Amino acid sequence: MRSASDLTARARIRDAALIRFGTDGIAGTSVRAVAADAGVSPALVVHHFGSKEGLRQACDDHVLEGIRSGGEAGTDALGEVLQAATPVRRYLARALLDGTAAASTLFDEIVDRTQQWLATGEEEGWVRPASDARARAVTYVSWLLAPLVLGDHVGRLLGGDPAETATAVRGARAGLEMLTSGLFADDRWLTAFNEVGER
Amino acid sequence: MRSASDLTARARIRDAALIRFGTDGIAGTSVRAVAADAGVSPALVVHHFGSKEGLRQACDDHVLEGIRSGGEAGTDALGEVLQAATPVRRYLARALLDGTAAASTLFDEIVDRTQQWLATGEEEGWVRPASDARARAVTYVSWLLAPLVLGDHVGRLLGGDPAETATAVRGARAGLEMLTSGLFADDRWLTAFNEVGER
DNA sequence: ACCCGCGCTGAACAAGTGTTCAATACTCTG
DNA sequence: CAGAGTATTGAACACTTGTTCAGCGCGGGT
Repeated sequence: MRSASDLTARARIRDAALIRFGTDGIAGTSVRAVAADAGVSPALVVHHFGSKEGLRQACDDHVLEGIRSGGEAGTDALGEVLQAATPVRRYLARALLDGTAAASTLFDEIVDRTQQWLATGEEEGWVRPASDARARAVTYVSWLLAPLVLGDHVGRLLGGDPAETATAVRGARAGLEMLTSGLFADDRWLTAFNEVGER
Repeated sequence: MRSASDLTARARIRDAALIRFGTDGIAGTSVRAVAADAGVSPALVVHHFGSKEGLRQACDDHVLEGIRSGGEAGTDALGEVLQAATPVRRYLARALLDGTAAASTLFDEIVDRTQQWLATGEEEGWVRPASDARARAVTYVSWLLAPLVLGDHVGRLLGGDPAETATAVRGARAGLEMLTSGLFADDRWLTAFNEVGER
């Protein structure tokens, strides 16, 4: 068998599904549509993946495998996610919102890795201490994931081509600036928040 | 006519649709489902809204109107969004991802208001200067919108009840800390980024 | 009293959905 | 070359989808 070579119809179907799922959502995508995109009959996709749900699982596995393949523990796990190809990004955003089990797992993993990464940075002195390390890791991850999920809007406002590297760089730099220098010059908002939060 | 009173079947349908659209996505929601939730016949929803698309538009309008009703220009426009009821939040997240025209408009408005707000803050000295004010506003908005879109995952990792105020507060405080004190203690990442970005 | 208009419904329609199945084309093993 | 096994298909099935339409009950205006 040649299942390893990966230019088979099975792979074509999976890739087509990934794009359509990411663009139109899972519920909004018909098996016939991905079959047409892959240039095969609808019957073949269910022959290979058992069902539409099986196809979605295969997409999940493919994306997760691709992300997990690079990146050892301790590194910034988000770089790989953000550098993933655009169809994958779109699919991931959908999966995250739809609450796919695989997406949840991925999110948890990224948070764990990031928290670890921030902890070592804290020890080595290049990350500031946090009052709530867990909450900070979660928030940080959701921040870096935000342009991924809201990519269309960010791209639209920052430049012509959405999901273009140049515009993504603009946003990334702005974010890094906020994360290094801070956004607010004094802690008026922080203290105000803490005062309100006491209940 | 009593269309103003707003406990009519029309309003019930709209509210049911808002919840289902937010939970299952627009494509994943059938007219029959929202009709059943509202306790009416499927024919009535199309009688009131013309079509499923019309129903979605009505949801858009309702959400936007609710958000826009409070909040003058110059204030932090995001507070209202984040304090919106959970069904509305879920719906907004979906609409943002689906690229609804209304959602795009809302996003643009929020960015504009925020940029203005940050500019006055910069003049008054409580916001640090930015190298790219537009990019900063866009990134800032997408950051504050992130917990909204990824609410389920954030909630799951930060506490028992997702979308519970207590857990949301935890995340918000962590975010505020990063925005005031910064996350990174030196600019190693920023300079590294700038070096790479020169091409 | 009439009946017009409005909210509302049940039944139906055509189109599209995921999935099944028998049958064909293909490819490698013996 | 024969044959087993896989890839692939067209047609069909049962079902759900959004939408249409004739008709019901009922309140208020003339």
